[in-house]
Amino acid sequence: MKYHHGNLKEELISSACKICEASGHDHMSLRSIAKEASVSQTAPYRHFKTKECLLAEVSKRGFEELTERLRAATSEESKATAKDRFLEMGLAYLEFGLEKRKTYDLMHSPVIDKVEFPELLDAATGAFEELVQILKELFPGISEDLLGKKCIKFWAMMHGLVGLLDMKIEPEIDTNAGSAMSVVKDDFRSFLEESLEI
Amino acid sequence: MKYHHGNLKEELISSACKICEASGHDHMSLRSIAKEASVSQTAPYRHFKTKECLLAEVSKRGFEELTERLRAATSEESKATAKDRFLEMGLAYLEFGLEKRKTYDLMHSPVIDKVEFPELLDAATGAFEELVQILKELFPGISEDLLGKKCIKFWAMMHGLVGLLDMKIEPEIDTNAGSAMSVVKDDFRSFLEESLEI
DNA sequence: TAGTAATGTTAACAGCGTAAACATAGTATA
DNA sequence: TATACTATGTTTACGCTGTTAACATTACTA
Repeated sequence: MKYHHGNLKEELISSACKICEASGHDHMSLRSIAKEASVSQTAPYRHFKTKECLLAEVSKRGFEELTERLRAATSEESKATAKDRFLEMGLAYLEFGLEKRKTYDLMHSPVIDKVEFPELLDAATGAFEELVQILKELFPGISEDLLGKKCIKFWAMMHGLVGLLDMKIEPEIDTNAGSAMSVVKDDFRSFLEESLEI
Repeated sequence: MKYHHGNLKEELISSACKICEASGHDHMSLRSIAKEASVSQTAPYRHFKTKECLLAEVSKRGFEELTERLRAATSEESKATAKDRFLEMGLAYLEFGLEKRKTYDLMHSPVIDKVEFPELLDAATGAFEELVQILKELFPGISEDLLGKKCIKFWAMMHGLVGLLDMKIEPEIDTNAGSAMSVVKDDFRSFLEESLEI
């Protein structure tokens, strides 16, 4: 039984990521994480000034994974057209949001003030930058104004969709194909395509 | 000093609404609310089975206010065109989201499982229904399929915008008019108008 | 008027984030 | 190599939290 753990900080973070995604960040306690690492309940304080700092790290990793996924989706190696890669990116964003829903919630939760965590802000901006790049490619010579607008429209659309897609609020509409939400899910590609034209 | 308060439930709710909007729902404790009502710390349990039930009530009132605002914005008394009233509704949604940001967060927070609170679900669906109505008016004879899609696109756009508008994530783009986000704010009307055409 | 339901209080519990004081291990310097 | 210093761990303790159980008071109803 060695006194020093050796890799505690990293283990705490990855435990936190796991618990956060499994139960949501508000069901995550420092003490339970410490226990999982077989360490005293105050040991985390040698590596994180507050619980919020650990959560910020979890959030940062979320944005990093999102960035990676977006980058992979728009990778030029696929030799698809810019538009196709853009659509892939939309799909990747949505998939991340639905697959890692609880982490996604933390990433956009007001419990962490991004201004206080510059590295987190950078990670978040990095994800956004992936969108900027593909749109620049898709609309060569586009004005910065219009580019900015397109970015925000697309981002808002994706972010809004993730928020709605597993919510229970739905318009009371009968469609042949089921609920309005499932229509969007099934028809996601054309949905995205149309959003491009704004 | 009377033993029975007389109107405790109502006072607890309105206190909770105030605290929630002032400090965010995760900085709201049952004990502080009870103290504000000059009542013992367990008194709330005669009216709410758990804290979550009180929060659900706060959330429900949020949706009710949102519904009212949307209804007022699309009121036919204004004699404006359906399109103008639709645009007013978009503005009203955005205003609510930015003005009552912390309440808006609670309304969309996963801490309250809407499935467990049917009345909350109804309130939320009610707000959505306002959108359905104006879109039906705006696109008479529209198919239910398309209507559903338009609803979701608009809702996602608005919900996404609220989420982004006071976030610090922004594309690193220089525009004459400032950040991309402020461009959208200033140009909100045309932004909304374009979203209609999807 | 008696009995019961509704609504309040008090006391107690375990879990939480966090700070202070102390212990141990690794590292740099004399 | 001996010594100081720093990093990283533990123990203990504090006040706050949501919640339950047992009890007190008031209001309502037969």
